Amino acid sequence: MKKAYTPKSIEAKWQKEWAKSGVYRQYGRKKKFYVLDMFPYPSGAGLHVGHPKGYIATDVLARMKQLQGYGVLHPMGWDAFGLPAEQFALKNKVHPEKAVKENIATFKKQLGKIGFTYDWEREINTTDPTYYKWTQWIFLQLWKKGLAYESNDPINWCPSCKTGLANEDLEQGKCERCGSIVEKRPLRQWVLKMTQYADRLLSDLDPPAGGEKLEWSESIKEQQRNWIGRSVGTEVTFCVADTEEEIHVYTTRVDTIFSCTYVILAPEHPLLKNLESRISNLGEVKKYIKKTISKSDLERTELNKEKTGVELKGIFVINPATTEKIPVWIADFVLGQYGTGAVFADAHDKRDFEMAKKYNIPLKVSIKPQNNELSWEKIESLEECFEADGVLVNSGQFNGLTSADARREITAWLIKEKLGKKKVNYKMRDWTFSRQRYWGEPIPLIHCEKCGIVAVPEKDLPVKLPKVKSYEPTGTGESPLASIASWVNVKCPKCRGAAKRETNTMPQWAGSSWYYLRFIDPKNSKALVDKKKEKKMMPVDVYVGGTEHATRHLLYARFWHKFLYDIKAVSGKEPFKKLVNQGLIVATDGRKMSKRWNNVVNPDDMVAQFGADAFRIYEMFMGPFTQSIAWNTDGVVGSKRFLEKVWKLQEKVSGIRYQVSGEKSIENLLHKTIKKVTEDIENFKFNTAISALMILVNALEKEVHLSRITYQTSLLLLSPFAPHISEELWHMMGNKKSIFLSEWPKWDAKKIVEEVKTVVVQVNGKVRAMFQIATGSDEEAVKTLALADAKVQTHIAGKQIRKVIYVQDKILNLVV
RNA sequence: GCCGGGAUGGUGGAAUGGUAGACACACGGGACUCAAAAUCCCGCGAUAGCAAUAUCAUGAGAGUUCGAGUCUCUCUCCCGGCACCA
Repeated sequence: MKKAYTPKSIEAKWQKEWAKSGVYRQYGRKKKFYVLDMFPYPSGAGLHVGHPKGYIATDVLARMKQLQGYGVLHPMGWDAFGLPAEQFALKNKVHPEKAVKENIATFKKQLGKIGFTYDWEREINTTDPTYYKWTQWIFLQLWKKGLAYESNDPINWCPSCKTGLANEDLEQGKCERCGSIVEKRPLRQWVLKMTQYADRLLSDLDPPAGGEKLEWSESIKEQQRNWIGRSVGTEVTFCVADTEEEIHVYTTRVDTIFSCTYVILAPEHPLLKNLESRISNLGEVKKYIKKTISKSDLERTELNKEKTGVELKGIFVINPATTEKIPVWIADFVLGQYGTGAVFADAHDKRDFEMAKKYNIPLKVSIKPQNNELSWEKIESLEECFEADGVLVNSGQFNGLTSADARREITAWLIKEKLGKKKVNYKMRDWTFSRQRYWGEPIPLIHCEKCGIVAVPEKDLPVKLPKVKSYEPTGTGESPLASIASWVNVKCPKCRGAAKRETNTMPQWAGSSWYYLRFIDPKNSKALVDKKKEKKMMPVDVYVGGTEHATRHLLYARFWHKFLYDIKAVSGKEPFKKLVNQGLIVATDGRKMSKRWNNVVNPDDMVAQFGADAFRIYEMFMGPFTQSIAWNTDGVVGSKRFLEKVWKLQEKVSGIRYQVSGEKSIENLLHKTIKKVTEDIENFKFNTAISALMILVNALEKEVHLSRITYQTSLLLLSPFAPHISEELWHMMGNKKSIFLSEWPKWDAKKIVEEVKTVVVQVNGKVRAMFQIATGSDEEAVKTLALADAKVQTHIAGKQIRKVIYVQDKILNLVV
């Protein structure tokens, strides 16, 4: 009696059985392997077929590693704080806590159908007070070390989300979440001193020889490098004529200093206040400042915008190189937050050049091109702006030096004259950490009139998020928590006097900046993580997720991890050893899957129609893992057919070790497949691993009988991809224990060697014949064979063989 | 503008400098069937040819090489990131 392949019943049965037996919890094993997915934010929309792609990949890897004898940690949890959860709740008129609970249930149900190895006993949720207790604890440690500070500087404010945002939360001047243009708004806020870690965040991407290399894609590393934006330059002092004041200017092009004819300050430069009394056109200047400061960064940095500025009449500074008195301007293209908020302007910078032309500010040149690619006449006559490195002219004692040499020499000279110093600058800013919204971790600080800012004692953590009637954002710069008097008013932990709680909450990224540690020790209420467990499991061996987190989550998590390393809470400097970024699955129409476009494919439907195993195989077979590919439901039938074939093969299994007629070739193919599949899974080349399995199965299908070992080995190779059918067939073969407690097959190098190889004969690089030859045949033997071939003869007839190239077991090329 | 990635049949894609198109989808033909589905077999880059076969063909153009999808240079287009950062 033949039993049909019925994925539905088989999958349900094994999912239940695996959960019951806890087959994945092999943490006692000596070798560990920690494979992690970027945990999802449980949105109301549920999963679409794009989400599981990464989860399936880690699952395949986790299953193979378990079979290879590792104790595998492969957990899952929920990143459930933050704006989207709150907005979903507001829109649907439910409390975020309830919405999150429901959404998690939906997600979990959907994931459950796909058959993952997740250890649900380690499930975590960033909104659980037992979890965010430790998020708050980390914040307190940062605060105690002076790495969290209160600031009143203008910050990015999203008028639609009604909250402050970090620089990382912007996308070309717009809110990453809702697309609104972000305003500048002065607001009291908490900021984390991420810039203090800038250098280490940069250098640990590529540690010097000996350091553990981060196996991340070059593109993600490059994005982080660009974001950190380290530059090495010189800070030059310009004395303000007739005063004690100094203007410090940062430049990477100190070689152009002799051509500096004016200095430009950012409109928010602090020195302006001190100089006010000396500015003769103060009204005009104030008007300009007012106009630019209210502008959003987007407007201010708009591309190709004409440069504007105002001269500070009556103010002059001394160019330290030329000792000339030069004018000072303010202009909105000079950014207050970068460098010193002041630049020296010269003819070798396009922006300065344009501005000078517009306002008739004098210019002069001091750099000459080294080769003649540009006309020196045009540069010298100020017709063209020359920005590149060259040779110095009109630069006194430094004439004749190359730009690179001059930067070194001039900086040395400025240092000697006490008019400058070497300076390293970063584009990255400190992390604006407070949000004026409800759905986040409360910042565990208390404001006391007498004692100032006081930390909530650790024993009182967590500071629980109170229930509140209205959690709508206020838009006043205060979070909705501020309106709950009973929560806000507390006693100062120090003096027991009246005090108020901090009402800002933490950003969405807080909880995800350390969650990988919690999975190691999810129930710990005494410490962030048990040190022994941490040392054993960290770092995460393989971390899989989308590229959109390159400069947000991945930067924040590295920053927190380094801090935790510094306070000796963790044992390593980097949290994620290997990072793999999956490509997006887009809809058939090429767009992102979204309710908005009505092009969402639900994995539940795919599982119902084809089974979880076929769905898993298809997602891995679609194309290269890191590449973005369009979904095509038609393609899933191929995976289903493949599994049907595997199912039918059981009828061919006999007790013979290797089937007689094809003994050698089947054994050879099997071992080649073991090698290919093992290596491909390790390298995330799942599509070619499955292709290899298909080739194997197609070959096995042609056999009359199959040995048990051949079939069982094939099932093992298939099991990471299609766990349910593999487990079912494994048991049908009479095995009592789970296939996942078995052992991953090893290939025998001797059995991969083929006795016969195909050698291609080319004449002048074109294929003319092919022979089967014994492996290792020498050139003479192959040449003799080739020359005897009729086809080859017609192509060399009447010509002389000038050269013969022979590649062992591969190719013979006759050049005539 | 800068940085990174890419372009191969009708489609998704494969290919340590060595037979381009593996594996699959779609399509066409056939077998089975009263019929259909499922399944199985055959074909499937283009052009010429009954065929054997020949020529062309990996975005465009050049180069290196006995031999290039793969290496080098120039260009076009697509995707992603950064961008008045001094």
